[in-house]
Amino acid sequence: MIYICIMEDITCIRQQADIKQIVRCKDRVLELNDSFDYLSNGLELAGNNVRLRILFLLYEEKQLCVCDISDILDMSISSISQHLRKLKDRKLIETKREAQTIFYSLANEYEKMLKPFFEILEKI
Amino acid sequence: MIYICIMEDITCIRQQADIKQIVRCKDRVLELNDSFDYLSNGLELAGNNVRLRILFLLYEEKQLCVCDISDILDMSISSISQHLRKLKDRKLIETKREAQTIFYSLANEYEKMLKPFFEILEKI
DNA sequence: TTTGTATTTTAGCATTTGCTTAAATAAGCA
DNA sequence: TGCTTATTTAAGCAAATGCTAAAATACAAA
Repeated sequence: MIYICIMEDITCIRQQADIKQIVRCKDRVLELNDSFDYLSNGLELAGNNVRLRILFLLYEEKQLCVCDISDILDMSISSISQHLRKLKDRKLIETKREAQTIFYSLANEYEKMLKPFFEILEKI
Repeated sequence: MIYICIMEDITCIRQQADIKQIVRCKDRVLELNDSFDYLSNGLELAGNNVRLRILFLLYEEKQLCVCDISDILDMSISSISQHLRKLKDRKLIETKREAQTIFYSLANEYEKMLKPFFEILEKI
C-alpha cells in the first residue's frame, strides 16, 4: 500500500514531508526559472575542460586567434573553432578581424564575472 | 604549399604567430593542468540545469531529502538520486541519515563558493 | 519476520557532445 | 585572375549524459 499526501494540487511522496516547504520551494524555483536556465547554460559552457582553458587563455592574453589556441592546446583548428562558436553564441567572447586573422577576446561583462574563478585556479 | 614555423620543439600553424607567447601559454596551461580539470569538473556539475536547481534548493533550505527534491522539481526519485550521487561523489554535498530518511546538504566548503552565484540568480 | 517506507542501483535507450575529415568561405597577394 | 593563408562549416561517428522502469538495499514497526 502506498500513501500519498495531497494539499491543494500538491502531491508529496514522503509521508512526513513539510508540505509548506515543498510549496514554497516550488514557487521559488518557478520564479527563478529563466535565471536557472541562463546561469546553467553559462556554467555548462565553462564546465568543459577545453572551453575553460580557452576562456582562461583569453583572460590572461587579452586576445588570441584560433590558430594560436590550437597550437597552445595542441588540438585541431576545427575543434577549437567549434568551441569558440559556442562561446560566441552565448556572447561570452567577441571577435575582431585583422586582415585574415580573427582575434577572439572575452566580452567585457564576462571578464569581470570570470575573474574570481581564474583567481582560485592558482590556489587549488 | 603550407608553411610551418618551428622553434625548439614548438610547431606553429600561423605564419606570424608570436612564438614566445605560444610557448609561454603552453607552459602556463601545463602548470595549471590539474586545476583546470578540477574546476571544470565542478562547473560541469553545476552546469546541469537540474543539479543547479538542487544546489540552489539546498542552499536556501539547508537540507532536503530525495523525496522532497523530487516533489519540488517534479521529477522521478531515481533521476534525482542519480544527480545527488554525482554531487556527492564530487563532495559538493553531504548526507545525514535520520531513521529511513537521508537528508542532503551543501558541503561547508561549497556553501561559500556557491553563494556569489546564487546571489546573481535574482539579478539576472 | 513480514510489511511498509525511503532510497539506491542497474540496465536499457534516446539524445547530446565533441572530435575528425573534408569541403566551403573569406581575405590578402603575385 | 589564380594561389596562399586563416577560418568556418558540414557530415559522420564514438562516447558520454540523463532519463525511465525495474530490481535491490536499508531501516522501522507491527
